[in-house]
Amino acid sequence: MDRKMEDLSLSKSYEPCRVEKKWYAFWKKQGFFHADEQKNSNPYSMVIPPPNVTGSLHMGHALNSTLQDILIRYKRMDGENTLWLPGTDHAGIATQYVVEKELGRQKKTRRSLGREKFIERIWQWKKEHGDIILGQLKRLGASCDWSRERFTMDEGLSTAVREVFVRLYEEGLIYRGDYIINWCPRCHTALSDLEVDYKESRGYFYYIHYRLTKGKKTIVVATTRPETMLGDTAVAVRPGDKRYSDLVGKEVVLPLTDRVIPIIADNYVDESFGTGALKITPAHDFNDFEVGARHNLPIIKVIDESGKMNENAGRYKGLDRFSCREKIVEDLKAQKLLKKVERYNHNIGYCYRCNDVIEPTLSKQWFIKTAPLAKPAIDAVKEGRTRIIPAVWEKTYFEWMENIRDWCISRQIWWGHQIPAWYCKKCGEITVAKVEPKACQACGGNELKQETDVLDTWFSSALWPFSTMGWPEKTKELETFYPTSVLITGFDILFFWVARMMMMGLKFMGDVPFRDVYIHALIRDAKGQKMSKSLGNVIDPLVMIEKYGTDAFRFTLAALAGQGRDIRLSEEVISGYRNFVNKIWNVSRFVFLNLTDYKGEIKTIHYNQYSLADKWILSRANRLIKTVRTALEDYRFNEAANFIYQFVWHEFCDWYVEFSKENLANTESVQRSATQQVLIEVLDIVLRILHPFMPFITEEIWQKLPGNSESIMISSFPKENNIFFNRDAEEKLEKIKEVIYHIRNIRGEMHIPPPQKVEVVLFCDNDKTRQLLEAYKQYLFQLASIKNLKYATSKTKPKVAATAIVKDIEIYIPLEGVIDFGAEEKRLGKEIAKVEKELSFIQKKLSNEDFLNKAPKKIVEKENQRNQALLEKQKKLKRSILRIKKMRDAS
RNA sequence: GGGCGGAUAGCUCAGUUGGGAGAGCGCCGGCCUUACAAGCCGGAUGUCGUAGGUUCAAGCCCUAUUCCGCCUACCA
Repeated sequence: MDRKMEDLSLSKSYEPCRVEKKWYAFWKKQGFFHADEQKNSNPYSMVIPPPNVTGSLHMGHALNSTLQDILIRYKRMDGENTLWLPGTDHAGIATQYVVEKELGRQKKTRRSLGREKFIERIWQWKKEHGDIILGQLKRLGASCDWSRERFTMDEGLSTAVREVFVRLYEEGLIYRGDYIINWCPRCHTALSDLEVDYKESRGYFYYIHYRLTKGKKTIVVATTRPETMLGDTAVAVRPGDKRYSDLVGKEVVLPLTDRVIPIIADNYVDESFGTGALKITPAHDFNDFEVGARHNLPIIKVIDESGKMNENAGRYKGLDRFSCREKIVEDLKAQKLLKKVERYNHNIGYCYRCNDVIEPTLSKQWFIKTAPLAKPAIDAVKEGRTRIIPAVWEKTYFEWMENIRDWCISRQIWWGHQIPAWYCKKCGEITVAKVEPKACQACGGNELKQETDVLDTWFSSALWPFSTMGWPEKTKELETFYPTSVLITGFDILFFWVARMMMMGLKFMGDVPFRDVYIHALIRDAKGQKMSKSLGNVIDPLVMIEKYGTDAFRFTLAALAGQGRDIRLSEEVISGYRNFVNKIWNVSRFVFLNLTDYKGEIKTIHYNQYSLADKWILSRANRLIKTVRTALEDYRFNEAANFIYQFVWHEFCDWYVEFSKENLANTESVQRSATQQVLIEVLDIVLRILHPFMPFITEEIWQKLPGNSESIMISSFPKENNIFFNRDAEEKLEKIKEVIYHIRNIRGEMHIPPPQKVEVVLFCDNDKTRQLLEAYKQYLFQLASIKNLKYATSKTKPKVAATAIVKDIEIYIPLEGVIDFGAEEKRLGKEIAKVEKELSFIQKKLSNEDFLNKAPKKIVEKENQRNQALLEKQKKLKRSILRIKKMRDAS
């Protein structure tokens, strides 16, 4: 490829913003995000957990999407046929709430607008604001196939919803009935069990006398909610409770009313709790409802849809449930029926959306019978057809699935999929159908009215993995991309969503919706608190992107995304990884600065002509490739990121680049050409392996790297090449590094400033090692800042010198006149202490008969060798320190 | 009430079949060495929550226990 010279340089600093916009637009224009359902190669697919259409990007989305993008970019580069399908969720209650609030500002209500107009209004709102979050995902670099963007209220998805509803209804898996459900008096809708948050709350325990119809005796019941007594239809005690056994079957007069209710016996009652006598309000308590059903008790609803007392509450009618409580307590007091009041803390359910206190209420609702659907979903995970990663979550999944309760799917709001059921005005029968029926199924009457309730939002999200691909049509997309390869999500929606997708996928596609489910952590603030607007500790991903660049931000998330632990995020960490981005930019600048004479004909250089450093870094790079691939396959994002970080910074930059300077110095030499070649090669590997994590900067640099074509995004992910693994080169170079390190260590401890070059004398009676040192002495000169290198014989070792031992090499830095004997003595003393501590540890082992007999030979051998080496080192160090002491005494 | 997870350097955490305690940040000292001061070189720091047990050998396995967090249930 023909490139101009000026292309081979990078500006002094990296400008994330400009670069990010440029490349995202480029990728989109080139169609790199597009998935091809006709392709035959290995499919790899994911559906995005659809964010609420009202939402804006928070840290949870950012983490979730970053991890997905890392996988999809990795797999795309690795040659798989990738699909990442994006979209949004209509979020019934949340969206309706937002639009109602907007209406409120114009002094309108949804009722004044009417259902049809109101829904139009929401669609309008969706058109204007609905893709904010998708735009934010683009800023994050998400490589979704935007041509397949879906919305849960789209026509196609709505068709799927109706299809599923009708089929489940016909199979008897959907039913309608009067049951007690969680009711939110503020949102005016039923909620599923999962949509209720229980929080410990302060309250009181009221002890109330219920007078028997005959005689003067009373039975005392204890309750936290006296206002519900107006709906009591019995008092229950434990069967066999001696205190009350003669009362069972008798009747009491319900205080403040003239109703007479029976005393019954039921096992549900705990005789040790409260007074052992329990008031039963079947219309406003889940357990009471069941007790009532067992005893055929009447059900009296006393609280209405807004949380106010209704006509059954007699003179309390119209009071809010909480004011009613106060009033009732007052009235009971007045009648001396209140025995006592105790402080009592207990859990109260709150609406997850508006935080109002949930009112359990008897109501006519639609339900899904979940048990028959849950069974196959449990089996699929047990049999490993879907893996949950990390596996600890499997247990949670089973726990919930095995105790699953029927799912209340009807909601009394307007925004959502209206339930496809029609009531006949004539006979009252229900007709359920995919399209609006002309006549009643039962009587043929033609006056039909559609159910006004809509479906729970999660009903449509449960179908997401296949409804988005065109189901119920038999599409090519489904054939190619279903089941999806993996679902990436947080554990907070394991039940809400994952479990329900499993049930629906198995039921309607006959196969699991995803092979793997990867559950990632929750992001918290630096103190470990959940991020929330009210705490004011929210870190806005977009602000971070603005400030530090998308790549730094993404890399941070990946580096922190360990399995099974929450992530504590602080701006400090992000800025730390921004430095890493900067490092990559600068090392690339270094490479480009040294390619001005690079002509691209270097391919002819044979591996044997590479220097030790070249062979070393290529071997290390190939090891990196292997570990990163394994880590990514296992969803160990943090390991992958940290391995890359370690390699790039501490092997490539700290060492190889420094070695390379020496080889580059010989213009027109083979070494220079070879080094250029290796710099390009390794930088190319680094960029490609980093691309899934840092899509933008890698593209920016890669585009300028000689020999590269269209885009890094569609280049190949590095594969390890066995011919580059070279253990011998790695060991040799490690030795050189160690010698340099020890010289630097002495310099540092002796406070010799870098510009001051020192003389070094080496003693080594191993010929091979000496040859190695001689061959690479230039590295010592350069990296250890020395001016002169000599080899000593056992007789000519310098006497006044700082000493270090590296395996079979003794290093001396003669510092006559400069040396600080005290400092050197201290340094050697420290070194000896370290060696001796290790020695005592090893020798304890080696003197243990059991160890010698029972431990594997390999381990014993290894310990023996270590022991020998340490003894040798100890001997040499001791000799040195003795010499130093002598010198000090003499001086 | 039931279940799960965590406790490792000053801080945040890694540590994958049990066999020489690690990283990043922070801290201390020295350096503007022509890719990078958002940098370079060197240094210090740990009874791996506590108590037992298994084993030749335990941060890792078992038992008990304390503290912290989460999920789930909803005894009125």
